[in-house]
This record gives sequence, structure tokens and C-alpha cells, in this order.
Amino acid sequence: MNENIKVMIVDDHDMVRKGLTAYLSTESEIEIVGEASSGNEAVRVFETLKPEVILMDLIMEDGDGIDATKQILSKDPSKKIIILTSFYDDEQVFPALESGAMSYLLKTASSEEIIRAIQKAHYGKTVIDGKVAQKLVAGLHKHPEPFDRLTVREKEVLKLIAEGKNNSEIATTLFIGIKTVKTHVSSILSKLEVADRTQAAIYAYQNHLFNE
Amino acid sequence: MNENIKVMIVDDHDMVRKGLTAYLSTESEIEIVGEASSGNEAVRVFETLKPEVILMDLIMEDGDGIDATKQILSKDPSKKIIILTSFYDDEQVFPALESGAMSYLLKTASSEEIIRAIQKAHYGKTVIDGKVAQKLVAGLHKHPEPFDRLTVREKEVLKLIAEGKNNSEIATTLFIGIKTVKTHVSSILSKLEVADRTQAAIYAYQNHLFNE
DNA sequence: AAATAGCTCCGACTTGAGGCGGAGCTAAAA
DNA sequence: TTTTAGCTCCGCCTCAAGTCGGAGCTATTT
Repeated sequence: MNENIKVMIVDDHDMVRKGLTAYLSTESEIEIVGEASSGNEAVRVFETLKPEVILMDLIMEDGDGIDATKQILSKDPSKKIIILTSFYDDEQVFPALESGAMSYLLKTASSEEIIRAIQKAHYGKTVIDGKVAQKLVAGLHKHPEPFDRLTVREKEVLKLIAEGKNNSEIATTLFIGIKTVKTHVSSILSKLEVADRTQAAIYAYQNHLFNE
Repeated sequence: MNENIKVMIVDDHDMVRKGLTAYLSTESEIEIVGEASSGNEAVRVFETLKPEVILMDLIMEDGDGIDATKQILSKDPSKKIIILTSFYDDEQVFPALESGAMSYLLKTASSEEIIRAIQKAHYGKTVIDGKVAQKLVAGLHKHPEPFDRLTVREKEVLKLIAEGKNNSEIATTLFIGIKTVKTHVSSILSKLEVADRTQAAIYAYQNHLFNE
């Protein structure tokens, strides 16, 4: 494989694209065929630019990187997409890799690391940043979420508890009786292994169950 | 003022520093005298590099930008520090400007915007990104934090409520009587204008009162 | 000296929260 | 067909939660 590797950069920070270009221009094997400043723009232009490898940021104003990755791969599964982002939350890493991305790097990476990741991606090999990998295995070791043991109805009730509603308000919201609400609440408390509705609400917030 | 403006770049992303350097090298008036990859490093080296303007990222592994800004300005208040970050949360903007930073830009800014901000900073003029400014005025319009009306003791009690403790647990934790706890709780509820301890705990989480 | 604010505590009272046990209904699984 | 799981509802019970009004103490302010 002596040809150039065609690379496309997707990032909403102009200076990051500039910096990456400076990084990669030192490597004769790599050719930057284009840039995009948002996920949606990337989806629009990648078929024209025909890159083999795509460096993709995650958080962007107009169409995030995960969405863009899914859409691009659904149109052309042969594309190798490398996530290149600033963060390594569980919330970010899992969906990103599920979306079909080949590698996951952090923006603190050196130019050598990025170049190597591009080369490996070209051959179909995955590169995961060390810190991200740690989070990944930590995430797998995590307790089999007691939240998932809740029924649909119980999750609805928990959501309303986390909004600060009392039992009668929940009852009128869900068009059911107060007694039924109490049944659900009791079930929720025992499944989450908490003592009262306040601790249930706290549980919901600490586990970011209902956004924020 | 025909001399060069001496600029220092503080960012933990190598590629961002590269990109910024590429940005600013087009402008003959600006001279980059050094870089730092963390807040603590910036504090250590700025006296040697003698920059006039410092471009400062906020979130960094080893010493965040707000801390670094405070420390640098306490040693030399004449430095002009421009915050250059990806986000514009209320939680970020206020402490950043309180720390004494002169300007607040987003990383989506163009090279012209950054160059202009550096020039203005040099003359002591502030530049705030439009989106950030919006958040700012929205923040000022916000209710004059009812949380601040709580007494020290009440804040302690609220913290324990947000940890899921009941009244008797709070009593033993603070070495006071249950009746006293109830008094504090009632006072907290009326000051925060919420109905019960669950809503108080939710209030604490939504306003990020006790980290996370 | 007097007023104010904060922390402490008390008794009495009302009510919502939650546990326990039981039950009917429906839909899916064994 | 029988069993199981989920949603619904009931009564009874206990107790924590929260309100109201009152009070003593200290430190600061006026």
C-alpha cells in the first residue's frame, strides 16, 4: 500500500483543523482531501471528497459526531472513522464505539499517535487511547444497573419523583390512583435499594437518568 | 504602539497550540513567546517568557485555567489574559471573568477574531463572544440566588438532605436535636420556595450546589 | 441599652409517606 | 393450559415529615 491515505477532518474548531493539518502535512503518506466544520456538513460532502479515513470530533453545533458517524457508515461501511475528542466520559465512549467508529483518540494525543492511528485505521486496525480504554473496562465492570430492573411504569414514576412531584400529583399526571402510585413507589425503592423518595430522586440525578 | 505583542498559549491540546500558532503567525504584529500545556506549567513559566497577552484554555488536567489565571494575576496584575475555550456554561463564564480574565472567546472563533481580541487586550479592552455574552446577561437576569439567603447552618443541613439523610441522621451528624433539624429544614424549604425535602434535594442538584 | 439575626430546643398537631397483605385483570411465556 | 409478570386498586397501620407558636442564648449591630 504505497499510495497516499486520503483523510478528511471534521471539527467545528477552525484552529483544531489548522493544527491537525499542520500535524499531518509532515507525513507524506497522508493527504488531506477536505474538511468539514460540522457533522451534517461532513455527511453532505464526504461522498464528493472520497476520503478513506475520517477524523471526527464528537461535540459539534450542527450535527454531532456520533450521528454523523452512523449516517456515513450506513451509506458507505468501508469508511474508517476515528473519533478525536477532548473527553472520555462513559456517556461518550460507549455510544461512539457503538456507532461504528474504528478508533477513539483524545485531543491531547501527539502527532505521532494520530498518524499511527490513521495508518492503522487504513488497515482496519483499532486504536483506543489508554485513558479511554480504562474507562471502558471500568464501565464493563460496573454493577448491572438496578435502574434497568425497573418496569416501564416504574421508570415513569421515578421520573416524576425526580421532578419533585408528590404521590397525588403523580397519580393525576398518570391518570391512576394514589394507592397505585404508592405501590410503584414501594417497588422502586426496594429495587433501587434506597430508603425513601428523596434518595430515589438523588439516585436519578447522580446517574443522570433523565438528562442533567 | 508599533512593537510586537508578545503572546503565550496555554492549552493541553498539542494540535490546538499548533493551530493557534498557524493562526497567529500570519500577523506580523504578534509574536508567540512560548506555550504551556497545563495551568500549573503556565504559572511556572510565564515570568520567564514575559508575555503581554496570554491565551488560556479552561479545562486542563494539571491545573485548570481559572486557577492559573488567578495565580498569574496575583503575581503580575498587568498581564492580559484571554480565556479561549470550547464551552459557554454559566458555571464556566462567571468564575472565569471573576478570576480577572480580560476576554472570553470560543474556540469556534476565526483567526481574525482572535487576532483582534489579542490587539484589544493589549490596549486593555475586553472582548466577549456573542454567545457567551448572551449567557452572561441571561445569568444576570436570573433570580438573585435564593441559596445565598440560607445561613451557614442551613447550607450544612441542605447538603445532608441532598445526601439522602433523614432528620435523625442529620441530627446525629451535626450533634444537634431533631427538633432543631426540623426548624432548619422548615426555614430552608420556605427560603428555597419548595414544598418538601425531596424538592430541596432536587434544587441542590439542579443548581450544582455541592459538586455534581 | 436595645434591637436584630442566628442557632438551639420544646410541645402539639396534621398529613403524607411507606410497609404489609391481599386482590383482580391482561398479556406473554412456559 | 398454567404460570408469570406487570399494572391496577383496596384497607390498615406506623412513623417521619413538616407546620405553628413559643422560647432562651449569644454575638453583632444600632
